[in-house]
Amino acid sequence: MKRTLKNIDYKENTEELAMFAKALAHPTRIAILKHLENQSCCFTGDLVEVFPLAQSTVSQHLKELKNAGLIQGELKPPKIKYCINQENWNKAKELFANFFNH
Amino acid sequence: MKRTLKNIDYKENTEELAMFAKALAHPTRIAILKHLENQSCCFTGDLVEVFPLAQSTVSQHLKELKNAGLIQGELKPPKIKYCINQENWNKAKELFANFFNH
DNA sequence: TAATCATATCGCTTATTTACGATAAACAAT
DNA sequence: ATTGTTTATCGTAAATAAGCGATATGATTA
Repeated sequence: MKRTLKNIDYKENTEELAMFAKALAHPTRIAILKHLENQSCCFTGDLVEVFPLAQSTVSQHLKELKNAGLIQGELKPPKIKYCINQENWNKAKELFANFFNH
Repeated sequence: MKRTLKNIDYKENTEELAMFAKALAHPTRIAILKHLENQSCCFTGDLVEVFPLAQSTVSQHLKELKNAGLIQGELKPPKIKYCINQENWNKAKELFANFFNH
């Protein structure tokens, strides 16, 4: 990427939709979110057992989902309970729905 | 990525949803698709004028959208007319809708 | 205060993505 | 056959993503 400075003027919501899509652009992250949809909440450790991935890798995926706003962590020492961030989840849901429905 | 061989068994549709999300994970590609939603169809050249990007870059984005199945190209020599692939579009739409609606 | 537990972060490697300019390819018209 | 038009592909550089093991952090309990 040579042209980091040249910003493009995207239409309303385009960047945000792309940002959410990027967060969903890996099967492990989709699977994590599906898991959270079922269980409503879970700990990092639970996910490490579900996926054949290193703990650090799972933690990294969680970080990205958190950065995108799709999940949130609540301190339950010594664990951290992750849940879906319902507000942003609904926002993403609507953005995708609007996008696909013209 | 060291562990290219160790395949993870994702649940139904997870990989496909991630694949579609990946195709949508760049604002330019979202914008291209929005454009196609409005115009129903357009040529590569039209898009090159819309975005401050090199022709080769736009072509590359189109290729990714085509590989994901979201668009299709029809030969209209010497141009190529791109349209949304309605079948796969609906598939993606449904996958996202199901995903967000638990 | 020290030890423990769960999770995050760091440092590193490899793969992929994004961008470009230059070139190739396909086809139409001259 | 040559030229012009349009789009794809190639080669390359820089940035980002994805994985790991090792280490740090934060809170609790001994």
